[in-house]
Amino acid sequence: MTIGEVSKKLNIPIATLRFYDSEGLLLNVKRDEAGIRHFDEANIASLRLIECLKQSGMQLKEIKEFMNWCAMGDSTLNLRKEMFIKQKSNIEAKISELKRALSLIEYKCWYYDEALRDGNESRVKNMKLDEIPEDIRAKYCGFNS
Amino acid sequence: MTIGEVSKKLNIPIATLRFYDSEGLLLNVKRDEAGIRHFDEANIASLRLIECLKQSGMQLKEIKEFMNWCAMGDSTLNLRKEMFIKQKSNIEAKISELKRALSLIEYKCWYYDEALRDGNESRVKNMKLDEIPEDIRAKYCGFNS
DNA sequence: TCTTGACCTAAAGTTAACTTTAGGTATTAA
DNA sequence: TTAATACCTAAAGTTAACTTTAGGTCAAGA
Repeated sequence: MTIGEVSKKLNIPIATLRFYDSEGLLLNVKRDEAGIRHFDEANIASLRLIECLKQSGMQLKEIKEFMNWCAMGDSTLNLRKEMFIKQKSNIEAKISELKRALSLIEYKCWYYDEALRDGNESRVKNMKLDEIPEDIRAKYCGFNS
Repeated sequence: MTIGEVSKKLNIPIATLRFYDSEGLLLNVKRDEAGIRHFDEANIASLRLIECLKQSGMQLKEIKEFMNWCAMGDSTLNLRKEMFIKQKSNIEAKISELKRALSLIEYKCWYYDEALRDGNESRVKNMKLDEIPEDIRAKYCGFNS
């Protein structure tokens, strides 16, 4: 596949693909006589993995280090495994942080619902904890502690 | 509370607190005669909210816009409610993307576990889909599609 | 033939969200 | 009295991850 085809398929800008290649995030991208890149299935799989690792908060330089380990062969299997184990717990932590954030947002949704019903904030703003419906209070307290 | 106390309590660098204040993310931070900031409970609540919104992917300029709405009173209640509703779905989307990423990472953990057991990648690398245990295959395919 | 489109490189520019620096005031501890 | 602390401002610097620019090659269609 050419760079334009990959760009369309994975929805990644061409400039970004070149940038990743130049940064060493892609192993073994073949070139023809004219110097034009031809991506194979392994390159596509790498790109999907890169997207996923990036999305889970990993930096490009760490991803590059991982790619270097891949190029070094079996002696780095353990390093690579450890990396994924660590990344797994990073993602799990991120998910639970987001769930906590979601609680507060849901409380805020309820808050503005009430305020809009009243036309102003005063009642809901001055509400005591025990006046707040139990399910909403749980969200709010879960966040504040 | 002084800026140093807030910094310790919320674990946010002093310079960052000053930066947020100067950017207009904090409403009504009081100053004494000497020009020293004194944060009240409402400021602390704003900071907690800022952390949460940031963490869920919102930019500082959007957060600032929200703070401006707050300062404008009841006429912006609806805008604020809509913002939280949108942010709620942003977080939900983020969580499901992370779950998808987690699937691939878990597949990779399994992959390197197998490879390490063998001492090399060849067997697991050449495995056909139907040779992969069903639970692992589900993770892998869920990602690739 | 000419121009349009897909590819290439090297290098400079951009953006967000801080972070650091340089220089200053005011209070407290020895 | 001096020296350490905690605060202040304005402005410059940093970092990651792109993105844009400028200039060039090559093949196909009108």
